[in-house]
Order: sequence, then C-alpha cells, then structure tokens
Amino acid sequence: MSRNYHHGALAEAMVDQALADVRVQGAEHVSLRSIAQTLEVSPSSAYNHFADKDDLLRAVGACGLAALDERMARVLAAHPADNPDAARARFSGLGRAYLAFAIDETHLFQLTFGPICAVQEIPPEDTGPYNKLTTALDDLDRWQLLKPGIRSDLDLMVWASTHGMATLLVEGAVPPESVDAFIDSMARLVFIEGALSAAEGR
Amino acid sequence: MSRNYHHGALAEAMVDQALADVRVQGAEHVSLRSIAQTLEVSPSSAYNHFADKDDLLRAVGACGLAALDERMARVLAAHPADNPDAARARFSGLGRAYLAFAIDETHLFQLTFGPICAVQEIPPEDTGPYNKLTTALDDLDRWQLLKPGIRSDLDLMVWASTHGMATLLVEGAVPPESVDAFIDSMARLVFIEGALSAAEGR
DNA sequence: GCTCCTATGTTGACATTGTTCACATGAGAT
DNA sequence: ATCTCATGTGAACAATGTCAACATAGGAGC
Repeated sequence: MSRNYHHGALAEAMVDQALADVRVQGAEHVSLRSIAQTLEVSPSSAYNHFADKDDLLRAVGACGLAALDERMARVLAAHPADNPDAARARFSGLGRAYLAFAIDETHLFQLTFGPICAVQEIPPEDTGPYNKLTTALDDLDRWQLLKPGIRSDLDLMVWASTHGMATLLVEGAVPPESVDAFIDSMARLVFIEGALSAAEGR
Repeated sequence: MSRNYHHGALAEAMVDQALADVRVQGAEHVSLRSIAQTLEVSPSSAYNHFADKDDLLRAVGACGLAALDERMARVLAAHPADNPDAARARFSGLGRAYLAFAIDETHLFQLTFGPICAVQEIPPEDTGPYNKLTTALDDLDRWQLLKPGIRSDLDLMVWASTHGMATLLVEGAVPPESVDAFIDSMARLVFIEGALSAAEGR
C-alpha cells in the first residue's frame, strides 16, 4: 500500500524478485505469494501480468538464458578470431563459460534448462549460445585445426557434451575439479595432433 | 479399509503407485495424497515408511536408475565382447540404450537425474551404467579401435556427451531423429579411421 | 476540464497439498 | 492371555496456486 505499482513496473519487479529467489532457493521452492509479499502487493496481482506461476518462472528462465549468452559473448569479444591460437581459445573459452555458468548459477541453470522452460528447437536465425558455438567451430575449421572429417554434426556433439557436463556438475555427480579433464579430453578429440596447447582456454 | 496393509507391503505399493504416476504426469505433479487415495490408505500412513515426499520420490528415482541399468545390461549381454565388431556394437548400443531410455521414459529420466535425487559421485566399486560404459571403452581400447592417445578421461567425456544428448532430447531441444547423427558423430570422434561401420549399433 | 474506459491492484474465498500429532489396532513375542 | 511395537487412522494446520467480484487510478476523447 505504501508504493503502488500503477506504473507498469510490477511485471519487471516480480521477475527480478523471482530471479533473486530462484538464485537462492531454487525454482522448486519459490512461491508466488512470498514474492508478492516481498513486493508488498496482493498475491493475485501477479495474474494481471502472468498467466501462471510457471509463466513467471519462464520469464526468469529467459533471464538465465540471457545471462549465459552474455558470458559467452564476453568470451568471443575477448578473443578476436584472427589467428589459430585465438580460435582455439574461443572454443575452449566458450566451453568453460558454459560450465562456469552452471557452477556459479546452479539453480538458475536448472530452471533455464528444466522441464518448466521447454527449450524450443533452435531456429536457423538463432543468435544465442548455440549459434556462438557453431561459429567457433567454423573458425576452427577455417584454420584447419579440426581433425579431418569430423566437422559434420560436430555442433550437436559438442553442445551435448558441454550441456551434459554442466548437468553432471549441477547434480553433483562430478566435482568441479573435473572441468579441466573434460576440456582437455574434448581438445584431444577434436583438435589435430600437435595443435594442443598446454593450458586450453585461459 | 477394505484391505489393510498390515503386512508390510505398503512401502512397496506406494513406490509402485508413485512410479506409475511419475511415468504419466511427471514427478512435479504427483501428490502424496492422491497416491494414498488410490491405495485406499490414509495420507499420513506414508510417513511410517518415508521421511518425506521427496524421500518417496527418491525411491522412485532409484527404480529409474535400475531400469536404465537393466537396459544397458541387456545390450552387453547381447554382444559378447570377443571380437572388434562386437566391441563397437557394445559401445554404440550402450549409447543408444541410454538415449532410448530418455526418450521412452522422459519423466522418469527427469526424476532420476533431477534435483530431488542427488546423484552421488560414482564410487570406485560401482557396477551401474557408468561402470558398464567404462568396460565398453576398455574393450574398445583392448582391440585398438580407439584413436591413439584419447583414452584418458574418455569415460567422463562420453558420459557427459550421452547424458547431455539425453537431456536435450528430453527437453525437446533436439528431435529424436538426431540420435543417429549423434551416434555417428561420436563414432567419428573416437574410432580410428577405417573402423567405422555403416550402421553403428543395431 | 469533465467523463468514461481500461489497465492494474485488492479482498476474500476455495480446493489442494505436505506434514504433524494424538490415537487406534492388529500381529507376534513372552 | 497379555504386552508391545510396528503400522494405519482421523482431525487439524499452515501454506500454496488460483479465481471471481470489486475497487481505483490515470489517460483518451470530447
């Protein structure tokens, strides 16, 4: 009652608060009512902006995807792909960024790629994480750093690997220390012999 | 009241019913009360056998893991690893079994590897899916079918890949048709050149 | 500047859920 | 036959998602 939200900012405020709550408790334990209470707003006001609790959570999941994409974009920006070393650094850096996101933002990661936020199939004109991976692989291919004959469907393979490793990290099935082993193993699989640097990534 | 469960079978009955419910509605939408109601039992009776709703769900998740393991065991039993072709078939077959489980039992897969059932780190004497993968890789190595130098940490890599692909399938991020592309890509990465068979697996 | 409409927030209510506590009861050991 | 403990019951509580009827503020149109 102190502040009233008759200025259209409630939707954003709820997403922000939900995002904060998801970060600390995980999506399973956030409650519409407590969000409303924190914002000093009636529980039912949410239904003017979101069809559903899940609808709100989907908005939070979209924030998660955006955060991941931003991390990956930063990696690309840091390494202009104008030489082989940078191309390798891009590739490994993208992987590390993905895994770091999973480790740092476990709950957000789980929501973003969980059952609530159905990830739609990647559209051709996508500019998100998947597209960034594809361009990194194209760069590697252009510099002839990939083992011969493996380029086709490599996007799917690398995406699945990295996403799977992230999931295993998040579930605690694998300790964070094994990230290096994973990245090394990946490098051994895809890079031509002799092109392995001692410390992949950064 | 018709049948009373004073014979100790309630725990199993609840797990069975919960398993059935998870299969159709997904773990997020199963309710202790409705399970009790189906079994014609009081809601609170569950607490004589399970600490918690999550405790019951963890039992269901264990069933899921067992079902997955059984599928993989069937693959190993079907291909005695006494020749190179069989060793390759084992490897690809295990991958296909994992992915088939994810596709057939989406909800159970999500529960088994979801936040509720924290997957503990793999113990050294494990005999489950991870161990089966390791032995399949050892077989490939013994027959010298792997590209040189990639064996170390390959378990982690292959596990992550397959698990990640399964997750992508379950989330709908990738259509079931791409399983073949995934398996082929995997084969291109790990098998020595010339050892690729036209139809990996079966 | 007045009026009306629509977007937005409130009140109160309902059904459902997980969980607990005090109590009943039945089967097996003594 | 009695005692005891494991197991199931009944009633209750707090919390949650959701909805329908209602209030109101602030801008659009005159």
